[in-house]
Amino acid sequence: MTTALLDHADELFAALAEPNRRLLLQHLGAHGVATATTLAADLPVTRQAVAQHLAVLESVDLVSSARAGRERRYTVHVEPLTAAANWMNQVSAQWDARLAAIKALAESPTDQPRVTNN
Amino acid sequence: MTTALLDHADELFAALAEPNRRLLLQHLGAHGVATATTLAADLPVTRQAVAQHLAVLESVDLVSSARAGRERRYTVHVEPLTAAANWMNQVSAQWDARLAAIKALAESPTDQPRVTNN
DNA sequence: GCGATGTGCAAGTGTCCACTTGCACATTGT
DNA sequence: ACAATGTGCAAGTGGACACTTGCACATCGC
Repeated sequence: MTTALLDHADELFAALAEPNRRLLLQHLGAHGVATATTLAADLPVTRQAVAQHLAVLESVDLVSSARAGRERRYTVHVEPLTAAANWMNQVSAQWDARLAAIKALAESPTDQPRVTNN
Repeated sequence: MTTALLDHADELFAALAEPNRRLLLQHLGAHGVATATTLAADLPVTRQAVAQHLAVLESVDLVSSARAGRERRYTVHVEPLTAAANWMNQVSAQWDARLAAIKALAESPTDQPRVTNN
């Protein structure tokens, strides 16, 4: 249970790596619900590009969509974001524990001085 | 001050998108300090690939390096991770606020029913 | 029905990225 | 000095990605 906090971490972070996709997430978070055409008005790219970005975001469950008449409405999901945040906290915790161990050894130098290997 | 929590968000998330790079971060978090050659032993790629990955991680301040004799030792930095987590929390908060607003309007339907636009 | 608007599918293009291979340079120990 | 080990630079290759363009289909209002 150490590594598998995120099952699709690759695609999730790759999805977040795109600036336009992060913009889409922010716009969706602010508007609540929006369509591809509406969102494309606020971005310097084609509606098709926005649609493809939204498809990527949906493939990693960052958004979900539903048709309403002739338009498709998108919505944000926050669970993947919290999962990613959890992974980061895990790495940070590991590193903090290492730092604490090094500090503890430095203050009581009666033990082994080597910490770099295990 | 809404968007600029992360100055190099693109490169940061792109760096985290690579599975081998996340593995390197975890190994570094667990070992505390390690060299490219040592880390390459635990990964199915060349030492050069690991070195390039470490260079990417260092370019976004996820790790830092220092020469010690003929070897170069790498260390994790956690600040970028917390910055990224902050960005995620911001988007989540936006979305939660929208949800709360929708709920509030649904429970007191005397006001305007439209929430999607602003 | 008919035009307008919104969407979906598909192919094409330029660019970036992960990884490898090959070699030269620096440092350590005998 | 010499061999071993660790590092750094550079070029090449296959594949993925962002974005566009073009067109066909569905839905709304008249």
